Amino acid sequence: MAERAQYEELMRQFSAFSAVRRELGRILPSDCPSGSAAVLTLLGRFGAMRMSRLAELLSVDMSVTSRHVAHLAERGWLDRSPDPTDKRSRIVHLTPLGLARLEQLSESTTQLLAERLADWSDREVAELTRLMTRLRASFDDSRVAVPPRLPPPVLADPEATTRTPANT
Amino acid sequence: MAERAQYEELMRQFSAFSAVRRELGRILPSDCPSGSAAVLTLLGRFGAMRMSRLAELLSVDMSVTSRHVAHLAERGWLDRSPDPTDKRSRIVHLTPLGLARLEQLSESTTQLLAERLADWSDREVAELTRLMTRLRASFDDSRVAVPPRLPPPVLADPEATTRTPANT
DNA sequence: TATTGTTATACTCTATAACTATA
DNA sequence: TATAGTTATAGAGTATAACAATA
Repeated sequence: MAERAQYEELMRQFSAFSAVRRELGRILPSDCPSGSAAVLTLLGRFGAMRMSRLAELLSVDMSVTSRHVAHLAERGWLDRSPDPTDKRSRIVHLTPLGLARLEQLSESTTQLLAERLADWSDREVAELTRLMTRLRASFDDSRVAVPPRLPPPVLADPEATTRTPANT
Repeated sequence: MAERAQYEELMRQFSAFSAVRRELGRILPSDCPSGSAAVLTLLGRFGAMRMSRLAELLSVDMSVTSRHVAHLAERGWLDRSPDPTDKRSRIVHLTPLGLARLEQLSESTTQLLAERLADWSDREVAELTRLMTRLRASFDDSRVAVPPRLPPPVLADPEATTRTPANT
């Protein structure tokens, strides 16, 4: 358990981090802003999935996901095929074109990171990655009200969503 | 120097971090969104300063800073007094009301962080803070000094700002 | 009646550019 | 001519709510 001053300092760094995000976002092509890039990345890593699952992984409302996906679909980078098991659902998957786009993005962002972190040790990069992963998990867990010890496999519940509640 | 896969993983965590930011932003009162909170925090930490200095610390364009500051001034949380040494400039400083507001914000965000990071060790919190500070520095440095390849020596001047260039 | 996904609307943050008042 | 700050405009991301189709 840390002291208040430590949390305040951490908050300041959280706030300052947005400058880093903006800098990384500047190298993105105008037809593929950060929201779109995030979708491509998740599909590349986890493969085809339902809209609801995608929204969950993005931690945004499904309405937001829907917009991002529509944007990418218009450009031919992904397809939305009907889910045979549930006609309300759609399965989102990358097209070959989308995969190529993802490769390009990954290439350029990786290169920028490598430049900026040129004097970071391998271990430091790994440690920052680990701590940010843990940070995300800490926020996700408490959002679902899980006991503060046993970190259940994050995002394990396939039914959990972040969508807008239906009007009752 | 890390490998490409490590940078890709780090990028994913950068992307996921926005969910943490949004969660922290949700507890902010509607009359004091994150941009305003950042200004209050900087003034609380570094004291009164010029608009240009504030923009630099925020790493945003001065036009953005101007809007945030105007928002806060309307609510009586800060004042903009003329700079005696340069009549074009204005010195921004917290009012007692603004200081009180800052205390409230700090209190609530600190508490939320303490809850979410309840099972983090003191050392881990410090380490994450350190690495994020270093991250910001790595990006700031390369923006000013380090010539990665052959970028023109723009912004090398210590007075450099992030403002929109004047129309020539 | 509840859920999946889409769309309309609104709000915040940001950058660019034009403008003013000083330097 | 250049700089400090303001304002207008536009673009991106997000949430809420209302809606259609299906479960």
